[in-house]
Amino acid sequence: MKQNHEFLSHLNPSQNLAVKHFCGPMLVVAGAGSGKTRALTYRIAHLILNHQVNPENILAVTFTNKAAREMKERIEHIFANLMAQEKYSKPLDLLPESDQKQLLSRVYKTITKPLWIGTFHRICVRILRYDIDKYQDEKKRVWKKNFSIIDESDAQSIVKNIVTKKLNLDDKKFEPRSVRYQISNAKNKGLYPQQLAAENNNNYKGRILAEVYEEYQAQLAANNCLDFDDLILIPVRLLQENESLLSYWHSQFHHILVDEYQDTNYTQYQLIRLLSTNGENQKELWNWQNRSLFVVGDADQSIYSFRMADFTILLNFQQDFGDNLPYEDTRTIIKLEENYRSRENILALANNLIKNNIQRIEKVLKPTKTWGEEIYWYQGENEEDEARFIVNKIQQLMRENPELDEGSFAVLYRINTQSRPIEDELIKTNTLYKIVGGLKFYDRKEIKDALAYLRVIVNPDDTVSLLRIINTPRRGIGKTTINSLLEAARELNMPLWEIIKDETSVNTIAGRAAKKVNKFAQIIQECQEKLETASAVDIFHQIMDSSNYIEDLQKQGTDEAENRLENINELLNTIVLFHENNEENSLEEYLISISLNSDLDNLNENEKAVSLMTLHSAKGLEFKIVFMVGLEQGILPHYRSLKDDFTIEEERRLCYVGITRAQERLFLSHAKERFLWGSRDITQPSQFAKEFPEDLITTNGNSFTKKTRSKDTQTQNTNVQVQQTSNGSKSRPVINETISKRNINQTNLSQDFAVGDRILHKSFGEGEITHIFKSNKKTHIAIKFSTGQKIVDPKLAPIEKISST
DNA sequence: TAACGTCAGGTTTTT
DNA sequence: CCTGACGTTA
Repeated sequence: MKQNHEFLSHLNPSQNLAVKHFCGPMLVVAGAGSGKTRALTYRIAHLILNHQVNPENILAVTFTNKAAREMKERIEHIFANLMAQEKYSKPLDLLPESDQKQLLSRVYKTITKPLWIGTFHRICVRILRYDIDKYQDEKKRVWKKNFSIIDESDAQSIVKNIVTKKLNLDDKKFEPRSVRYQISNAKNKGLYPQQLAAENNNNYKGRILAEVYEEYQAQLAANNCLDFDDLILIPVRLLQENESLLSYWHSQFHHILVDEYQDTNYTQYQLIRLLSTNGENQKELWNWQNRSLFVVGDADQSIYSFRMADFTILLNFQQDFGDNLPYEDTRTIIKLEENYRSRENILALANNLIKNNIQRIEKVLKPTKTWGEEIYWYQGENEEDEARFIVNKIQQLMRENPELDEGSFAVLYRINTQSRPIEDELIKTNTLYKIVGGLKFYDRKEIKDALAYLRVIVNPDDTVSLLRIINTPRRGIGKTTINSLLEAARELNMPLWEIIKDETSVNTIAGRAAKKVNKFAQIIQECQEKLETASAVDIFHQIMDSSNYIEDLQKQGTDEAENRLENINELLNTIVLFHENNEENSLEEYLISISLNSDLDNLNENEKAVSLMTLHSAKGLEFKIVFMVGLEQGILPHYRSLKDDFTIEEERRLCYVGITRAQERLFLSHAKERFLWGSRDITQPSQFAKEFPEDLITTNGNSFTKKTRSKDTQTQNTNVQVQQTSNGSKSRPVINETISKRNINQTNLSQDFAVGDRILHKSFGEGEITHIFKSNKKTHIAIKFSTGQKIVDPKLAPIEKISST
């Protein structure tokens, strides 16, 4: 295509400066609604079109899949439009549909497909799919390319199991939830278990945390699984430890763009830094020739510090990468302050709120739209009254304004449980609505079961999933059978599947259930054989059928079973959809995709439905009319954030994010009393309400106009510390395996066999005895043949000893 | 061995 | 309010 600068004429001066930035570092401080996506997409187009940058050398990292998709689409349109002009001298949307499609698909092939656009997690998975086999962790653990990704609830149950079963600890003192959280935080900071202990001064609690972390990691490795944090952390370590890989990926990405830079955590920052600088620490030695690092963010919209996002990374960009000159002289910062989204009064409210934060880059949103209709503060009697007000108002506005439909409205809240009364009211009045997030489709039993089947097919080392389905539906593989299989697996230090898939071993160990175990192994293997050739849809059909999962539910005939079947069907729909939208439609890719996709990604803005979601989910979105509900002390700000200024500031940013979602109108509300967490309580209006200038707001209540004693609620320092005291637990871990192993090895058991003996098997050939199992009833031996490991019964197996050690 | 009932405990935000 | 853990029963 020809060079073209004309399309840049849609930009304001600051945007233009940002887009035309070519090499070196650049921070774009982009306020809400200031057109940062436009700056990003135009810049990418400009790099490709006018600087002849190869799309595959551009890396653009976003925070959500939705943002990534949006960027791709917008880039696609920029190019398709330019091509339409060049080829037909017409804008794209005036062309016949077939021509449009053809142009778009050409752009897809040549531009957007080779571009690296995605979330940190998505990009990292891609890197890991190439290189994870070159990684070895500090304990020499390795992962394979068919790894599976576990979700948060899986992670928590693993931790819980370690705390209560393996280490025999009191789960009151070591709440699995909190332990998991701390492990996650440690990983996000790039810490190893010992470093986590050190961070806790190596006290009892710290040592236990480290121990759980260590065991957790061992189990993930044993199952060939990764959690979300690993997806970032492992690439970082890989790049730190492997110079040639680092230089490979460094030279892959010439131009790196990061969206929502304020949301990056330490490991994500390290990843970006490594890729940009090739691991060179001295700033003077960085080579920016034909390279750039372009980050866009807004410290005022940093709302993920609970997930270790650290907006000081953004605040430090100037020292880190930039020219470190004061703002008047710097050539590495551009501010986008013009707001194209909201009415002037809405922006005034937002500005007045956020200026109360100390930690920020000074920035004022400047309106391009005029003053709008009043911002209304509704004081409800209780949460039902609040809900009624909202829904009535929605109905009324739709009646009065035919250009509005349900899709014009969003109801935003701090916590998911707040959706309930509003949902009830919407149902009562037959108003179309959708809830984003909160509902946990993938947490349902039947969905977890179905996915466990798929995971085992792809990654049979995933013992957690394997155990989940081995007897679901009931196929007569009981606890005793499973335990003896597990015991053997543990003894041989191999995944359970390795035992299960081997008929001989199963026949030896499982006794009467052997036939059933073999049958089970067979249905899994039949699917595995098709992995290369069949699509995810085909394999799903086959396994749901051959496992009798569907049939079992159908037989039950209850309403609940009926419901489960529906959900399975819905899952099938997601697979079909995936199949339609992706060229790469293997089962592996499907599993990765659902692990990394969220509810938010399915949000269709054009759908005619009121959107209900949390303030967190709303970031990056905009609506004509926004209701922010439950502005009460304890909800917004959340009671767990009342403890210090830092967290209060984050709550204030959350409130700011909510306000700045609104284009035309904003409604704020609170209820005088609310049923929450099992009891009905009197509430206080949010402290943030006192920061709203009165003249910007109209209200039905008195809570607002009365300037209540503003100090006393703020200075109360609730000393509710979540930390556990770290003393008193007497339990110490007993490592049973090593003890029993030692016993076995010392006792010279059964007949003449001993570990290390070489034997000859009638059908498997020569092998070496690696283990001897002895239970009170039976003795088994494990033999390593050239074809693999097998467990046999020495009394029955056709073996003879060749030599002993 | 499974299914059922009772009880207590824990409820922020999510890639 | 929901979930999960645990004990009882068939």
